[in-house]
Parts: sequence; structure tokens; C-alpha cells
Amino acid sequence: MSGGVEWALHCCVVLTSVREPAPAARLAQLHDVSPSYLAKQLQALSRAGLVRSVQGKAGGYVLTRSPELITVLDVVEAVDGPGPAFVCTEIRQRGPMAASPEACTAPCAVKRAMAGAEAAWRDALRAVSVADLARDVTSDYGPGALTGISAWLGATEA
Amino acid sequence: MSGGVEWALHCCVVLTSVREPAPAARLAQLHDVSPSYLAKQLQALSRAGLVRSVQGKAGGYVLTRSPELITVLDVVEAVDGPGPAFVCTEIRQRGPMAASPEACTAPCAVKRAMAGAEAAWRDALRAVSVADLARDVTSDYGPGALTGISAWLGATEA
DNA sequence: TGGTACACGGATACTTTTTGTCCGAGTAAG
DNA sequence: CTTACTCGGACAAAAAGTATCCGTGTACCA
Repeated sequence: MSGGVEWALHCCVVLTSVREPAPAARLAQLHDVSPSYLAKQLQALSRAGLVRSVQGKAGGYVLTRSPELITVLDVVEAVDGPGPAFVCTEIRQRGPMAASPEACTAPCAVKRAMAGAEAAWRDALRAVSVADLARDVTSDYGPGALTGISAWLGATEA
Repeated sequence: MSGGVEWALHCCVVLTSVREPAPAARLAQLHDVSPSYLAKQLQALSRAGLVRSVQGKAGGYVLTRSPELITVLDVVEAVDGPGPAFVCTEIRQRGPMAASPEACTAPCAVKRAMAGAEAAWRDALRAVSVADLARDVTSDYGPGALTGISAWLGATEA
């Protein structure tokens, strides 16, 4: 799994507590990560429609909708791609003992098992929203954590 | 996810229906895949203790225990590695707004969500055994499918 | 008992994906 | 209108995944 998923999720949580656009460079130095690479992930979020980019002098990124309506699965799919991790290459139709094509209308047993597991994985990610994550963060570190970060983002100093 | 997982799973299903050792090269031409690379996956299964390698002239691979006792998760972990797909880099402890180390005894909210999803994924894979897959294959293509493959493996012709 | 042939095992190149970086286009403020 | 700041996509480097080869050990056969 792509490591950028972690960055994107943390950024979404941070964006929960800001109303003014947050520049990618500032989010990068907040997490102490590569600014250029984080920009790539934010671009992916923008293409997926999860965040909206505001250009110009006071530009940056803002969530497009309520954090309650953004699931963790949305973020993961935006960064890592929507396709399934396991791809069936239909090896049952290859080789000397290949199954006949007309007998392969349904997915093979291996694919079914893997697809079922991935469905469970997706369901678990879909059940958690970015708002839930923000609530957990507040519960873990106290109410001042996110507000402090929000204030730091608005300030001009390092 | 590694593509070799598919090959390994299909091989395990095939090994269900054989008592004599099946050579890696023969399994490779059965599925029409790279013999050398399939050997790598089978070596991984051997290291994990799922299959036993028999050397010598009539050597090959055999399952070490009943297919009922080999879960799909066992095979996936043997080939792709046991570690979790999502790795938390603890970025909450980095940057100017870093959380204090003593406040980070528990995993962060992002890690908890991802770990929960992966647990669900693992549970789903653990619930399916290789024997289940073999049963599904028989149900899909008829009882003659696996027996035919078993006979082909024992024969000497291509 | 010696020879021979077969099959596994690890060490070795190549390809694709992931990771990381850069500079140009566009926009809003001054 | 100028200027400064932002995003966006195009461009390399690194890592993982993929594919291959030859050496080692073992069992069969003469």
C-alpha cells in the first residue's frame, strides 16, 4: 500500500478544523514531509473531488463537503487507486488443462475469496469518516490539539 | 499485492488432489507461467511450512497437512509477507506541532482505522481454507476437473 | 556401489511501480 | 498592470516486484 495514504488522511483531519485554504507547502512542514510529494497526494484528492483547490495569493486546499460525508475509503481510493489490490489473471484458462471459456462465466473460486476479503476491508474503511478520525484525535490529545494546529496554519511564522 | 499469490493459491488447490510430489516445473507448464518465478513462490510456501519439498528424481512439492487446516491467509502471508500493508510512520510526532511522546502510548486514530480494516480482511481470508477452494472448483467445473489435472501431473507427456 | 539425471535452493539481472523533485501555467491580491 | 503566491503536470531516482540462471543435494538405475 502506498505510504502517501497516511499523509493524505492526516491532512484531511487537519483540514477539518480550518475554514481558510491551507497551502500544500504549509501542510508539508507541519508534518515534516516532502512538500513536492505531498502536493502529489493532494492533487489526487483534488481529482477525486474530496478537496477543492483555491489558487492565487491566499490559496490552498479546502474540503469540498462535510467531514461526515468523507469516508476513509474515499481517501484511500483517491490516493492508491480504485482498482482492487488482487487482480485475477485468469490462469485457469491457460495451459494444457485450461477450462473452457463458456465454463468461466463466473469468477473463479480464488478470485471470489480474495474479492470477498477486499469487500470486508472496504466496508470497514467505509464505516469510518474523516469526522470520526477528528473526534478520536480530540479525544486522544484534548480539544486544544486541532485548534492549535489550525491557529498555526493561519500564522505566518515557521 | 504480489501477483504470485494467485499462482500459489492455484498450486495449493491442485496439490489437494495429488499424493505423489508435483515438481515445480510441471506445475508451471500446467498454468503456463514462468517456471523459475513459480519456483520462488513455492520456496516461500516451503519456508512457511505449508508445503514440503521432496528432492531427488521423483521429487516435488506436497502439502504438509490437510487442506482443511491451510487457510488462504496462510498462503497470502507466506508469499506477500506477514507484515501489515499499511505502516504507520508516526508523523504525529514530527514537525513543529508534534504530539508529546508520552501522549502517544496508544496508536493514532489513523492507524487504528487502517488496522481494523486489515483485521477484517485477514478474518475473511482466514475463514476460507484451501479445501473450501477445492470444493468450489469441483462445484464449478465438475468432479472430473481436479482428477483430470491430477492424472495429467502424473503422466510424462506434455 | 558408482553413475546419472532430476528437482530444489539461493544468488543474480531486468522491469515495473512507487517515491521524490522540478519548473511552468494560472489566479487573486496590491 | 505588476507582482507574488498557488496549483498542476511533466521529469528523474529509488525501491520493490518480476524473471532467470546455475550450484547443491538427493533418489533412482545400472
